[in-house]
Amino acid sequence: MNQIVLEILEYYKNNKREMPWRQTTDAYKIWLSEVVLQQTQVIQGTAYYYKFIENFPTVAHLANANEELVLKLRQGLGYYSRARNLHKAAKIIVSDYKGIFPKDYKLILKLPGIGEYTAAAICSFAFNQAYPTLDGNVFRLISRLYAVELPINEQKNRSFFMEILNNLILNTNPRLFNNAFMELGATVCKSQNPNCNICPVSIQCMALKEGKIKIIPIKTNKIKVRNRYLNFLHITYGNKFYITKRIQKDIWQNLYTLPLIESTQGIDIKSLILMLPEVIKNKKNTIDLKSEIKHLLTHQVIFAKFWEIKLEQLPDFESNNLIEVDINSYKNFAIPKLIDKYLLLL
DNA sequence: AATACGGGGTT
DNA sequence: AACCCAGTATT
Repeated sequence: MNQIVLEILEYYKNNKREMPWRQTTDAYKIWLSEVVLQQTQVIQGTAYYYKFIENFPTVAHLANANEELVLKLRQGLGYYSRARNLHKAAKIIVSDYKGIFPKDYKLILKLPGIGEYTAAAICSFAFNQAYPTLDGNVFRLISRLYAVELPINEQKNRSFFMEILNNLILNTNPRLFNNAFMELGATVCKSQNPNCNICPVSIQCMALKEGKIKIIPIKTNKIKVRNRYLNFLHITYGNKFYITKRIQKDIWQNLYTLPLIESTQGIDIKSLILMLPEVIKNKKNTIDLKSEIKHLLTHQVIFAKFWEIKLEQLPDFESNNLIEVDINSYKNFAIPKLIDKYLLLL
């Protein structure tokens, strides 16, 4: 076995963090943990992992659940399509595999929401198969160890890293190997301020030797961020207010929000009144700007204004797909963090 | 190949 | 403000 691998495995044995999903080889639970942890730090995902295994102890429980509940349990974590894909995959596992998680990499990879990383994670952690988990941590670790200056975000370079890993993982315990490599990347070979002084393979690290720790890994793409101006209508009638399900292909698909008017810039109350639907353009209604919240997403900066509209009489909302709720009942619906922030102010 | 998809954390 | 996180699906 490669000396680098030996050192990393040894370091892991002595320094690993305890994590709940490391206590099990149940493919279903491994899968839940991986879906929760995609693009998410362990500290942020852990509570959601517990929520999912408690509400859905088996894949059949998940398959039989209402999608609304699956989304609700993911509320606040983001990437809500992952909850929908998780639910879809559970149904497939029950219908096509009799509720028994498939063991074959290619079959696992076909399931919605499972890509190359997650399929490898399930194969190795649950079944101890030799599929390297090439996540952000491992990309960074390998590129530094071997001073690889290929952009890690370009698909065509993936095979270069996989070839290295497929050789390193030979004759090791795959479960241990993947845990050890990801752990070292997450805790020592960090993106910023890596802890090279305590790194078990700093002597072998080419990037360190060549003074390239700060420039490796290389990433080429710059993400584009756009501004959006969202006007949320907090329409009240007595102690009731109204929410609506977002069905369009956009952020927060299938979650519930206050009814919303998007504008091309931030607008004042006069402009808002002009944009209001006829049913609430009653002069007896009072309208006030209650809150402004700037909400940051990866690709969007949302400038949200929350307008309270107090209705004097109950209009006919039948055709507007509005759902009447109160300060308690809205909590049964999955709502985005931004809306939750506002409603918690009430 | 490039972009969208949430939200939180660090520097 | 820039970058990253146990990435995947869509365009």
